[in-house]
Amino acid sequence: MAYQRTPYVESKRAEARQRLVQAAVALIERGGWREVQMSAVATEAGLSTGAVYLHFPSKTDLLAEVYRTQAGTELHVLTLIAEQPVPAADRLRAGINAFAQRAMKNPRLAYAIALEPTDIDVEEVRLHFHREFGMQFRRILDSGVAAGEFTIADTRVAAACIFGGIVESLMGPLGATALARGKAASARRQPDATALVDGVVAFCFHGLGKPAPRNPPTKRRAVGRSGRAKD
Amino acid sequence: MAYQRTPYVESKRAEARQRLVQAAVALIERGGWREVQMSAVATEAGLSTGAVYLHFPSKTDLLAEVYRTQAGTELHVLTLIAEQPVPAADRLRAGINAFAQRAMKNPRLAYAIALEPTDIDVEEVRLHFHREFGMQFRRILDSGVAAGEFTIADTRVAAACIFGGIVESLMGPLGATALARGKAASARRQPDATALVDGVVAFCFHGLGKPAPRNPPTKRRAVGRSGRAKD
Amino acid sequence: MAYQRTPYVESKRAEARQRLVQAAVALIERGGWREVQMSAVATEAGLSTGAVYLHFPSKTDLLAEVYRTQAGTELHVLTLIAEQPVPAADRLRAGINAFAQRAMKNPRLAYAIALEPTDIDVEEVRLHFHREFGMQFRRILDSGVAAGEFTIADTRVAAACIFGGIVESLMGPLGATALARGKAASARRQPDATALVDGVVAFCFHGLGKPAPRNPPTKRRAVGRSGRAKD
Amino acid sequence: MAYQRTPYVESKRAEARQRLVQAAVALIERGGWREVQMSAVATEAGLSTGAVYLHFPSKTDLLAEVYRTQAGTELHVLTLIAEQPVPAADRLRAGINAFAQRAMKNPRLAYAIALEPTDIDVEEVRLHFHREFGMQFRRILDSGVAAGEFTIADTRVAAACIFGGIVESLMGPLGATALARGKAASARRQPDATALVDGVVAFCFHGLGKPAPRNPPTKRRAVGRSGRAKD
DNA sequence: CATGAATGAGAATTCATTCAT
DNA sequence: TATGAATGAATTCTCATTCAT
Repeated sequence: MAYQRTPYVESKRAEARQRLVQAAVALIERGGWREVQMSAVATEAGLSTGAVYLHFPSKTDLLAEVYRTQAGTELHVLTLIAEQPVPAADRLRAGINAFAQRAMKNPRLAYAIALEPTDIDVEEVRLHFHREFGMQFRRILDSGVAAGEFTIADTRVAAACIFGGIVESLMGPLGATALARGKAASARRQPDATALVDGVVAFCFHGLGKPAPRNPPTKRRAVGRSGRAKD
Repeated sequence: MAYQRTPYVESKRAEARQRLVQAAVALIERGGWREVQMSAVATEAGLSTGAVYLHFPSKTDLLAEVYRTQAGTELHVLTLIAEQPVPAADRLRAGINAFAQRAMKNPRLAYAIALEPTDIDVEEVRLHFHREFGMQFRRILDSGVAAGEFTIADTRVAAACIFGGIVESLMGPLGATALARGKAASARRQPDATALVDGVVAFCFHGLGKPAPRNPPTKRRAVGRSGRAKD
Repeated sequence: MAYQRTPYVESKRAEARQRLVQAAVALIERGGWREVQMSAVATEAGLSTGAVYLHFPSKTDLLAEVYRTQAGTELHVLTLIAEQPVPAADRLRAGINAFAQRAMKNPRLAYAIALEPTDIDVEEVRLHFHREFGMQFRRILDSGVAAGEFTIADTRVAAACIFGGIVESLMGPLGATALARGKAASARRQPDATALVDGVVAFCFHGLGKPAPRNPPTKRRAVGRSGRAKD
Repeated sequence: MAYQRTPYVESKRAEARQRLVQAAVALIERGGWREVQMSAVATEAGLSTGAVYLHFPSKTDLLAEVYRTQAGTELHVLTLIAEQPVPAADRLRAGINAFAQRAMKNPRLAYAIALEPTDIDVEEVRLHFHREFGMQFRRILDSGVAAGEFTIADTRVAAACIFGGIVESLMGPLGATALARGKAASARRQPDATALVDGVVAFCFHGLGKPAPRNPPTKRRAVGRSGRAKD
C-alpha cells in the first residue's frame, strides 16, 4: 500500500535510465565507444557514478542497452518499410534510403554502432542486429520473388550484399568523419547519400548487368549523379 | 636505415620484428585484439617486454603493422587476381573466392581484421585497406566495363556491394565462430564458402534478376546450392 | 524512550527493529556477515533502506545488536544451566552439551557468531560475550570447587579451555560446512555432537589423566563412544 | 644464455615478494587485516601499486601468503617441539609455552592471525592451520598415550581443548590490546603468559582434578595467582 | 642492444549513508 | 515516519610504457 509505485515514481526511474542511455549515446557521438566510461556517463547524465549501477548492473549491460536502443530504432524503421503494401522494389529502395539517410545524419554514431565494437558481449548484440537487418532486407526480397518481381535464387546472400554494400559504401565517408575528432570535422563535405542509394539500387536491379538502362521511371532525379567519386 | 650496420644485424632486427608481428597474430587467433598485450606479445615471441619497444615505438604501431601484414597479404592476392589477363567475370569470381576461402580458414583472425578494431589509430589503417580492397574490385569492374563485359555505371558502389556483401555474409558465421572461445568451437559446422561465393557471383551478374537463367556454363556444380540456408 | 508515544506505536517500532535483526540473521545464515548489507537487510525485512536508519544509527549498531541477540540467547541458556541446583559436574556437562547442540543446528550462524567478525566495533561485543561465556563456565567450576567436587586452582583458565575446546573442536566441522556454500553442503556428514561433548567432558574430569575410568555412573550412554574420531 | 636468471636477480624478486609480505604484516600489526589495502601494502613496501600484482595475482593470494608465513612459522616451532625426544608432558608444556609466549609478543598480529579473518579464501587457509596446530598437539598426546604417560581416550578433542584453551585465554587480553589502536596501547599491562601456561598445563594434567596436589615442585611462584582477574 | 621489474594513471564496481519527497 | 533514489569515497585490478642494470 504505502509501497505501491506511482506512475510518477516509475517514470522517474525510467527517465533516469533513459537519461543514462542518452548520455552514453552523446559520448559515442563525441568519440566512439572509447569515451563511454561509467563515470563520464554519470556526469553527462547529471548523476553520480554509483547511480549508474542502480540502473545497469554492469557496463556491459549499459552498452548492450545503448546498442539495442540505437540499432533497434533503425531496425524498427526498416521493419515498417518491409511491411508496406507496395511493390518490393519500392520497399527495397526505401529501406536502403532510410538506412543511408540516417547514417549520414550522425556519422560518428552510425560508425560506432555498425563497425566499432568494444565489449565482447556487445558483439553478440551486434551480430544479432546485423542478422536482423539482413532478415528484413531478405523479407523484402522474398516477397518480391513471390510476387514475381525478382527471380534471385539466394535471397540470403543478396540481402547481405545489399546491407553490406550500404555499410561498406558508407564506411569510408563515415570512418573519415568519425575519426576526425578534434579536427575541423564539420569542414568535411558530407558525402552524397542520394548517389549511394541510387548506386546500390542500380546494382540490385541489374547486377553488373548487360542491359542497364539507367532507371528512367524513378521518381527521383534521374540521371548522372551515380558515377561520381567523392573521396 | 639509421640502424643498419651489417646485413646480418639488419636481418636479425627484421627477423625479431617479424617474430613480434607473428606473435601478435597468434594471439589474435587465440582471442582477438583483446589478447594482444605488449608483454604477452613479447613472451609469445620469446623476447622481453622492453625489446618490443626497440622495434615498435608504441602498441599502436605494432597493431598497425599487424593489420598491414595481414590485410596486405590479402590485398596482394586480390591484386594479382585483378591483373590476370582473363575476362573480368572470371577475375571477379576468383577474387570473391580467394577472399572467402581465406576467411574461412581462420575465422577468428578474419573477424578481428575485418570487423573488430581496437585502437582508434588502427582504424585508419583498416579504413585504408577497406578502400584498397574496394579499389581492386573496382579495377576488375572497370576493366570489365571497358571490355564491354559489364555495363554498370557506378563501379565504386558496385565494388562496395561486392566486398561488403562478402564481409556481411561471413559476419554471422565468422562472428559466431569467433565469439565461441572456450565453448565447443570445433563442434560448429564450418559455413559453406562455395555457396556464399556462388551467391555473391549470381547477385553480381543478375542483380535481383528478371532474366536469371541459373549460371549454366559455370564449371562448378550447376544447380541447387544457391538457395540453401546455412545457419 | 524519547520515541514512545503509545504502546501500540512503541510495539510497532520494536517489532520493526526485531524484524531487521531477524533479517540480518537470515542473511548471515545464508552467507555470513558478508551478506549483511544494509539494503539487503531492509529488503529481507520488507522495509526501505532508509527505514533501517530509523532503528539503528549505523550498520555497526545493527551488527552489534545482531550479535547481542544471538549470543545473548546462548548466554541465557548457559546462565540458566549454571544456576541449576544440581552438582557442578552435571551442570558442566549440560552447559557443554547445550552449546555444542545449538551450534550443530545452525553451523553457518554459529561460525559467524563465534569466529567470523566483520566490524571492528562488533569485535568488542564479541570479546564481551566470550568473556561472559567464560564467566558462566567459571561460575560452574567455582561452585564445584566450593562444593568439593573439583579441586582445580585456576578456574579462569579451565573455563577458557572448556569454552575454547568446544569452539575449536567445532571449528573444523563448522568452518567446512560454513564455507561450503554453493557446493553440496547438504551432502556433508554432520559431525557428531555427542562424541564431542563426551570428549570435552572426559578431558575436563581427568585431564590427560592417569586414572581415566570411563565415566560409568553417567546417565547417558556409558561406554566407548568418546574415543572415536569423526573426520 | 642472456636470459638466465642469476641468483642475484632471483633474490631480488624473492626479496620484493618478501618485502610485500612484511609490509602487510606491519599493517596488520598496526590495525588488523582491515588495514591491508593493496596500495597501502605497496607504499609500505616502498613500491607502486602495480608492483604488488607482479608478485601476487590477487589480494586474496597475498593475504593467504601472509597467513601462511605467519602461521607457518608458529607451526614449525610447534612441530619441532613435538618431535623432541623428551617425555610428552615436557613437550606439551613447551608447546603451550611457545605458543603463548609468541602471542604475547605481538598481540595484534596474533589476534589477527588466530581470530580475525577477512577474506573467505583466507578462511580456508586459517582452517587448515588450525587443523594443523591441533594435529601437532595431538601428536604429542598420542605419543604420550603410547608411552603410557597419558591415558586419555579422545586425543583429538583433548588437543582441541588445549589449543582452544590457549587461544581463548589469550583472546580477552589479546583482543583488548588489539582493539586499542589509537589509544595508549603500550600503556596496557601485558598479560602474564606464565600464569596462563601453568593454568593450561595444570588443567591438562589433572582436569578439574580431585587429586589436585598443587604442582609443588614448579619453579614458579606456587600459590595464589590463578584466581586473579587481569582486565 | 636486451632485460624485466617497476611505474602509476585510470577504470569498474561497491555500499554505507543521506535526504528530498 | 517512511521511502528509495542518489551519493561519492574507497578499493581492486590492468597494462602501456619506462629505465636502471
